[in-house]
Amino acid sequence: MEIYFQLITDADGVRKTCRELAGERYIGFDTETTELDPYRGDLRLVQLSTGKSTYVIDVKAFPEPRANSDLDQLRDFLSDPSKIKIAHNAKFDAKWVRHHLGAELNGIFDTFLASQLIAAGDSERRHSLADVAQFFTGTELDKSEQVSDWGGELSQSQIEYAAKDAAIMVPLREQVEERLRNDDLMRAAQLEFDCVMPIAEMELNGFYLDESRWREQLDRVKIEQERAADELQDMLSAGVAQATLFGRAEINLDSQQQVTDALLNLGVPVPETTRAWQLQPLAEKYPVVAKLLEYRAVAKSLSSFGENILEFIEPKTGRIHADFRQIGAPTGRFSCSNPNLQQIPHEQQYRRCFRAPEGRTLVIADYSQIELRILAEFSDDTTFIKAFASGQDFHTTTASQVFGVQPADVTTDQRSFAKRLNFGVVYGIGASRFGLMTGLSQNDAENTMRKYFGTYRGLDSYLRRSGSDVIMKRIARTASNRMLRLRFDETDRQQVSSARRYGVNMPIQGTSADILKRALRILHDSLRGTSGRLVNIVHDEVIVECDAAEAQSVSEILDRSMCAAGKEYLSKVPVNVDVHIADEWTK
DNA sequence: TAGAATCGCCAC
DNA sequence: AAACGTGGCGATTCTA
Repeated sequence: MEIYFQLITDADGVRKTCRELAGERYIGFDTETTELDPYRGDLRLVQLSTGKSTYVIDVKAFPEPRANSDLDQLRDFLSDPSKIKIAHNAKFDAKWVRHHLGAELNGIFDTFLASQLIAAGDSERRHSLADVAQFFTGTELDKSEQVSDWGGELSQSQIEYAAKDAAIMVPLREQVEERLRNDDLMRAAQLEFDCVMPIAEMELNGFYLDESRWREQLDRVKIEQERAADELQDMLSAGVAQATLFGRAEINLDSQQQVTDALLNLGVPVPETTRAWQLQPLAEKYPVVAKLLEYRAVAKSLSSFGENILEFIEPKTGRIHADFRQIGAPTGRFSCSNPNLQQIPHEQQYRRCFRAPEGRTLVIADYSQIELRILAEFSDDTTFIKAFASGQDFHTTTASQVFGVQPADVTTDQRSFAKRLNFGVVYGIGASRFGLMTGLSQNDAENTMRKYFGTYRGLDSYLRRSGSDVIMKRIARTASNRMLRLRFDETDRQQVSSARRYGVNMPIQGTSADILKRALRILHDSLRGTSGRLVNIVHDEVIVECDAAEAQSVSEILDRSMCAAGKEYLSKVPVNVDVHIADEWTK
């Protein structure tokens, strides 16, 4: 493909570029940077393309780009939502442009996110620009310059490569959008595109972690770990000590194999796996098993939540800038890595290390029972909906309805059964699993579940209908119409039932993700002009950091934004958000 | 021996 | 495949 491009190095060039682009609605957009992390390197090139003409702006030619007025028109162009910037993984470019040019990126069409939506959970499909271009337009892309040095003198081939990447976005968008329309995915796509900037901002903001608090916590766990390891070592080697005649035989406590052997030597009837849930029942009878579980817990804390996380603190900001994948799961949920801020242990001693720096505070908001409310909405079950409308404790209300007693007379056990069923039903729990986790016999478990579904007849029929629907159509969709294609062999009963549970769960989990994503966009717009900064999200929880003096108004903004998003998707059930202000990340 | 696969466990 | 869904991650174990 021959393309026309020019290198822009002065104010005149920027003006000319913006004038040329003024009449266009869709513009291919890409950046080249010297590093992958915007805090580590420089933004070198900004490429904009009509498809026919491509403008390669050499940012290095503009001293102090953030403050350089020669780039004002470029900033205006980038933040203009009516000019659609087509980019592949726009979050990346948005971060660089935000940090190095001071421009918000609005009006995004992201071929990376679109490709994932269209793939609908097909894990075989890849989503690099080269793969996506190949898949949708059949063009081969040479990405060999991608990793070249963008810091020094640029070669003609580098500039041409940069131009090409922006130019191909224009025809690519046409193909991708056609597929989005065919699959009825435009609403989901818009939802995703609108969420890119909030997430880019969040990653730039980072989450403050108090290093000394974390180290103190670490030291405490280290001592516990050593003690537990020592005691466990003693107990395990008791069975083999006489055989070796050399006191204690050292066992690798982290090796399932060695631990299993040692347990067998001690006469412990080891189950098929040594996972906690299997070992738990044995803990009471065998102290060594209890000790093993204790050791595992602290060892896990030390390895997963130890020193390593401190290495993620960016020296320039003193904060953790994790990577959020917007479509981390095929359901639409986010995933997070480097580090995963969505799996920090719930215990106070860990959470309290994530706090607001001096003068700032955290506003923490989470949707109350959002997945169950979605299920209530989908099922249209009047009794289930009524349980929410009452405004009382949901599990207690459920228990009172299922067991036919007054809410005040609900026993602890009854509430616990109701709670576990409420959660389990979202995942498609069966009687055997329910019995296992409640300690109920198979028979009692079945009876309790019968009672539950007898009370919520609408819920029962929705789940059955939804299940047979996904098996028949092999497709599941969320409220935004996000799509998942189910792949299973219909002659394999286990595959079918697995696909059924997956397909029934996906619209619930995925609609929850839809609502969160919508909330993030509304929040992003509502927080403009305030000191509020998004710092973390955990599926149904949103954490904003703001000036302490502004906490009250920011908490109201957060509440309003999240409720508004919920109401866009749920009409029969009230949406409730719990908001609180705290200096630390605590419940 | 490096990378893949597996186990086990943290979050929602 | 714990007959309960989604992820990431660390340590061990397997494999080319």
